[in-house]
Amino acid sequence: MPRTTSKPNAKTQLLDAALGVIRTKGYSGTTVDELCAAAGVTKGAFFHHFKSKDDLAVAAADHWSEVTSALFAAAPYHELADPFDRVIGYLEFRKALLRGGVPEFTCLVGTMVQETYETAPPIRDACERCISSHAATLEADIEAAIAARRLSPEWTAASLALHTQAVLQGAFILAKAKGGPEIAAESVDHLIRYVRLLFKR
Amino acid sequence: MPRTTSKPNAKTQLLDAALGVIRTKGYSGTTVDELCAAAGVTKGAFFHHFKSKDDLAVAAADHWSEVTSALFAAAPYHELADPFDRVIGYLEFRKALLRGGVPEFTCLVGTMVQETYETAPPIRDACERCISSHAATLEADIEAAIAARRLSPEWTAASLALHTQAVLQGAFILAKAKGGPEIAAESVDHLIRYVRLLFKR
DNA sequence: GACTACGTACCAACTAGTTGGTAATATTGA
DNA sequence: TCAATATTACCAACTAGTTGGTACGTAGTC
Repeated sequence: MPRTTSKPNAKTQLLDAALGVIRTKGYSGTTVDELCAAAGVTKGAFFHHFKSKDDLAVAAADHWSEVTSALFAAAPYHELADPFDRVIGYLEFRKALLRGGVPEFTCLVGTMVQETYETAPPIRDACERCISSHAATLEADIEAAIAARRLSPEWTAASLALHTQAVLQGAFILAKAKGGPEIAAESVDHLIRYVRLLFKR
Repeated sequence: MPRTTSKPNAKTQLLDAALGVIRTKGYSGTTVDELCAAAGVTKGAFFHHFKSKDDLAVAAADHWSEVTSALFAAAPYHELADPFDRVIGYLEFRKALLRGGVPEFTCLVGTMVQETYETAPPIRDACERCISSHAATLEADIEAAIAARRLSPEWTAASLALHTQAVLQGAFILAKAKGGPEIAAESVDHLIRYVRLLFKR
């Protein structure tokens, strides 16, 4: 039987705590002591499970990948028959997630990669994997939508999928600067409008 | 006579150094000692001109505003007669700036606001001002383009101007994750395509 | 009785910020 | 005009607190 995702041991407590603390204070701005306090464990436990702070960051990115992919896998838009509807459904779902405080809807790996892309390649690569693998799930539906509508676009499904991630990441930055999700939702609206225009007729 | 922007004093040396160092290592990841070393001054000079590290961050955001607004004010797209052409010219100009190493074309305030939006309101506000004032310059051309083409769009010039900033900020994150400007350029291409579609006919 | 999973106590290095001083530059006053 | 004075700009050394990381002890378990 799988030994994961059960009994709240120190490791998963730390990983779950990291998602919230790092999204709130950034990676460099988060201390190991803060993570331990938020997780309710001691520093001995931290360095028993992770050999360094950077090691936890990589594990947190992977954990984020699992948490978010489970969230999206369970979302209702997958049940739509038309692949184009699934693409729009995905974007509407992303828009619906823009609720609550800013740290609650922003992206862990987008935050981390900003600070670590030059100084910590393993963290950068973990963030890149997370973003790209998530985009790949959308790319499949875009590809299917192109085929279903018999389009021959000058753009690729891969680039459009990554573009959606760029818009979302940028929307998070605006939300952080302006203190709320409203501006982010407007950017997602523009993105939805763009995708509809691309597939029009 | 103006005493600014001449003779390389410690203050401007520090502000110029901050643009590069913070974009490379993030704000929290940048130490005061590193800034001093990059600027070629001592810590005494630092705290003579800035009362804290956060104070420098605010000044750096304002400095960034001045540097970038001068860059865009001097760009050739302003000479185009048609406001729509100026909007496209702006986006093409942004795309052309995507050259060199990642720290060279990414945005200081986008990087800083990610880390400080919850912990340092003065820095967040300085970043917000920088982004919004830059977007406002584009908003004027968008508004004029709407009027010139007699459109009655369901979107506003302000939201489209901010959306362009979201796309660019998100494109920078992808560039950081993937280690180069190519993916960012593709996102700007999608944005240009979107704007053309909005103004079509 | 070995091994995993922690907790407690601790440290060396680093961090932002201070202190007390000096050189250069303005400002003043006769 | 020029010395006296004040102010600004800057430097080197220091400090109090923080940081990531370690050493070692212990409770439970197979």
